[in-house]
Amino acid sequence: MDAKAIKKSLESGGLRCTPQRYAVMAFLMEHDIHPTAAEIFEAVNRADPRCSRATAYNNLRDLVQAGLVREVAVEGRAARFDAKVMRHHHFVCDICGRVEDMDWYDVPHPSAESLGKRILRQSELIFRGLCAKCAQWYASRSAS
Amino acid sequence: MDAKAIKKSLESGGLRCTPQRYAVMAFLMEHDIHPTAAEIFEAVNRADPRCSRATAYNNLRDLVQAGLVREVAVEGRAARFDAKVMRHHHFVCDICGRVEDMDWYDVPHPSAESLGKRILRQSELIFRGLCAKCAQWYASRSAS
DNA sequence: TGGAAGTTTTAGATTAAATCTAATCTGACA
DNA sequence: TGTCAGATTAGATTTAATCTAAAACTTCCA
Ligand SMILES: [Mn+2]
Ligand SMILES: [Mn+2]
Ligand SMILES: [Zn+2]
Ligand SMILES: [Zn+2]
Repeated sequence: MDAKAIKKSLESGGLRCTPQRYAVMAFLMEHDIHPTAAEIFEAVNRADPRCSRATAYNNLRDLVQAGLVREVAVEGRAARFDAKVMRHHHFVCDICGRVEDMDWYDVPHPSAESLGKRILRQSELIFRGLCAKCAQWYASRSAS
Repeated sequence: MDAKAIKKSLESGGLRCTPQRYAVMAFLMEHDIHPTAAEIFEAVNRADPRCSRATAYNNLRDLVQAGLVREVAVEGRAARFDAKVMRHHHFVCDICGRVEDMDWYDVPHPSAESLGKRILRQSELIFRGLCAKCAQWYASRSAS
């Protein structure tokens, strides 16, 4: 992963590049697993423990505000995060809860009538069903 | 709201119609505000306090499992609930966070290639932007 | 009726996620 | 070098959700 690129993206968001902030951003850019704040906190401290819980949460909040990271809307206790690299949709597994990236494609807008006076900024598509792993497991299970 | 209909829908989900369960389901069917569990708990106890916190949560869990209620996936601390009356999409306001219902329409599926071995059950569309109220407020504010 | 077996509710304790607090540290810049 | 806004920190606090074990209902058959 290109350290310069991460540094640049932080600065483009008006954020200083601190070791803790860098570690959080780098972890998110290197993984597409949509980790929770607790997972990020643990991961960035595993190698070298210099990031407190409060800082992990503060930095995630700042990164989301700066538009560099998004909070993925899925049900469940803990929020999940995602570096905004390319536009994409999400697939959530009914069984294991895993959140996977899906190729992005344009979604038809709601009708002007249904939209009313609302101002549309973004449409997000969430697919649900069985991930490849769970689909296989489920099929083999039903066969027995 | 038709008490018979509520009772029937509970029974269709294999759930006994208890006063507490009925109150939770009725509240959800009578409101499209996507309340949190805490709001539901408070509301059903306002008139006549007979439902404990644990029961409110238990019943919401049972109703979701029975497919009569869905948990709406939005960011934020507390889960929000929605009686499954008709298919619809959701609009989430960037400013006030309100979750509003939007007319349902069919969403194009992902390509077979992108779907891979996954099994698709449902596609959910979430719009984001400004609700009518906040759009108006925002416009008048910028004008000044 | 009576009473066993299953289901539901309950108050309060517990856990988990996120935020707050107030003290301390850091580093860019004058 | 000194300043100071911004960043970090440990630990306390708040909030949402779940757990526990006892009590209260239902059901259903003797
Ligand atoms: Mn993603
Ligand atoms: Mn709805
Ligand atoms: Zn899965
Ligand atoms: Zn609004």
